[in-house]
Amino acid sequence: MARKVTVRDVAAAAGVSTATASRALTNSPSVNPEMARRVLKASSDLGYSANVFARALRTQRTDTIGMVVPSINNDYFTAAVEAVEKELADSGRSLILCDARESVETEAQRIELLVQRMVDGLIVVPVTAFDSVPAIEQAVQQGPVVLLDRWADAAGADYVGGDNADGLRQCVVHLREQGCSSIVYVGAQPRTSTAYERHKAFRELMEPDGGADGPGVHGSALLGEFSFEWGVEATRQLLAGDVLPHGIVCGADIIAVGVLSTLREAGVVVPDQVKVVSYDDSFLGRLTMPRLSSVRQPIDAMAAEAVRLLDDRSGRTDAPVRKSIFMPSLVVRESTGR
Amino acid sequence: MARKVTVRDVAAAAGVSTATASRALTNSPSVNPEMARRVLKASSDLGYSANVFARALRTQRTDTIGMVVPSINNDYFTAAVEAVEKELADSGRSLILCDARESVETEAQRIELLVQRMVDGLIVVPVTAFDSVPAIEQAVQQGPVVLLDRWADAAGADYVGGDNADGLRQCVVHLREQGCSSIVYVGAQPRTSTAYERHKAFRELMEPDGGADGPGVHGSALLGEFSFEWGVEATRQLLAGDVLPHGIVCGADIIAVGVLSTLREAGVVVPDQVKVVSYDDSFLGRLTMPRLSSVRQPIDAMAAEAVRLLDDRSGRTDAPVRKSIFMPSLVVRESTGR
DNA sequence: CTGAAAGCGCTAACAG
DNA sequence: CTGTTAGCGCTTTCAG
Repeated sequence: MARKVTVRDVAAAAGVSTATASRALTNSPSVNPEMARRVLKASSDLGYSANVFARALRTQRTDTIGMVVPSINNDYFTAAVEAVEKELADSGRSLILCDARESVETEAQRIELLVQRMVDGLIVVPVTAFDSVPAIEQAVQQGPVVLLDRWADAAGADYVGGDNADGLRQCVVHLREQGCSSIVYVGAQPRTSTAYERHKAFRELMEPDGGADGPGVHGSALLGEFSFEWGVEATRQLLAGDVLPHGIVCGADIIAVGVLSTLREAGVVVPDQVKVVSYDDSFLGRLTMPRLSSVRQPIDAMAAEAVRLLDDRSGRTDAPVRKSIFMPSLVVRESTGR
Repeated sequence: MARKVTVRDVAAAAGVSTATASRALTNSPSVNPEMARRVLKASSDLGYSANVFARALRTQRTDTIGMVVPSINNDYFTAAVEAVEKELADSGRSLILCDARESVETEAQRIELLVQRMVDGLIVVPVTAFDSVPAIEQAVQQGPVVLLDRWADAAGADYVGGDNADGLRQCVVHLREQGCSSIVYVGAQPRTSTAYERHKAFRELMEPDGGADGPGVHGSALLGEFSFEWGVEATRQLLAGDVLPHGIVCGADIIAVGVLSTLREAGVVVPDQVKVVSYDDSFLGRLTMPRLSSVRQPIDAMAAEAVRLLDDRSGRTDAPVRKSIFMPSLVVRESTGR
């Protein structure tokens, strides 16, 4: 898959040197407008387009950024991808997308691959908060890296994320306003920063004095995976108990879908008997019956910010490390009463 | 994001010429085993990895293939992506993935982008059967192209897809076996080959003698989009009619989810009153209540075949154009009773 | 089997 | 403002 026309051809057709042709083609400031016009004409006549590899080899830039997400089968991540892609397209750049398949090993390989391809920067949604660190830190040595949505303790990487504590607070406040006096959290093991922060926020909200940590004092939490199956399993555990809680806060929509489906199977009516609220505001949550109340993060703005941080850092390598936190908002739908 | 170590460094460290180093690194047949060993050692000591761009510039190959899908927010397509990606990883190659955002214009841009990046081949799931053709034909000029799942009338492109007529036949046969004597098809306008073929198959199945085409003879069909909203809308139209059909065949799971949700809202019990079957066997269909009976295509095998066709063609440019059709199978779940 | 040297296509010095 | 020239890092003739 190759392009035949080269700068030399364009230069010849325009009757100038390759240097002038190149300058005209890259909108270099100092070039006679008339020459420039001729070159551009020749270029489009011949259907010229610069060889990406020759240019990259020379300039050490690729006008491409790389992105690695934990799973491409996840609404929330693909929304982030689309937002980043749009942002880049607006500045004439493109994206190489990689899927880590929820595996730290694959993630490391993909990061390595993108670094080899000399992407101008890397946006990573890390698979885990800890095991993903080595690969990320290695990438940081080579160029700017921004962590998106999930944080990892990798030195030198900027971060753009949502305020999980606030999002969870909104869930709990909303449920209480709806009259829920007992609330259970169904989330994921704290292997990602988001799972950790949401769970922590829930615990803290359940012990308002911030004091005693004795059993029964804080609201109970069930921790598993970010998956439909875990939502099902956790709900079965709740159903097996003496009484159901008035409200359930889920760590992600995919879990909530499992919860809703299992509650319905058991004949429990949502939101009348139990109210369910969740996190992500994904496509999925709008397909359920009842539709899910869910915390929405401003993913487009977050994506734009991630690209901006990348650009800042490729300017000055020594820029201080930054965290940029966005406030989420709860979108209320039928699953919490209306 | 650059690598510092070059072949020259490796050659120096191993005490050989760059030519020998290069040969050893690329497993060239004619190179003294002892030299080779020294080079490989030096290479790993220095943490060498070849500059992708210099190599591509020289060899005109990138060990990368490009893939363009209509939407990254679609289970079925992301399953195809994962399958292709796995297949490539097995042969040490990688994938650049692009999202056409359901737009023919974006699709054309992305195809152009990938061609410029000199991918060794292109796998495209076209946005439409007709408007996508020019961009694809242009790509065919530059290198091997395989259409996956959806066909488009682009000269020179190979095709790997499922047998939609057979899949639809399985749906209809199954519904009839379940006692449905009236069946409606809810699908998409024939802008993609899959929508076209499924609708056509349905029509032909409803007129068993293949003869008269008068109104009322063939089963009725509602055509809209591949979307949740269209499933909702079509179902409202059905509910507004005198009687509901015994069975509904949907053109895709996403439509079926809209259908199921609207039927439930109206108090119609699936599968007791109406049976619903669909196409794609996506993740989505396993989350509904009742779970969807759906036609499953062997996407992994199809992906592997797509890569194989690509490789065949990059061997001999004049290879005859091929279509490779895979048989689907219906996965029966609760939405058609059991 | 190995080395010297050419050059993939491009842009950036450096002269003019 | 324009042209000449060097070279990014790699592979591959072409000689030896």
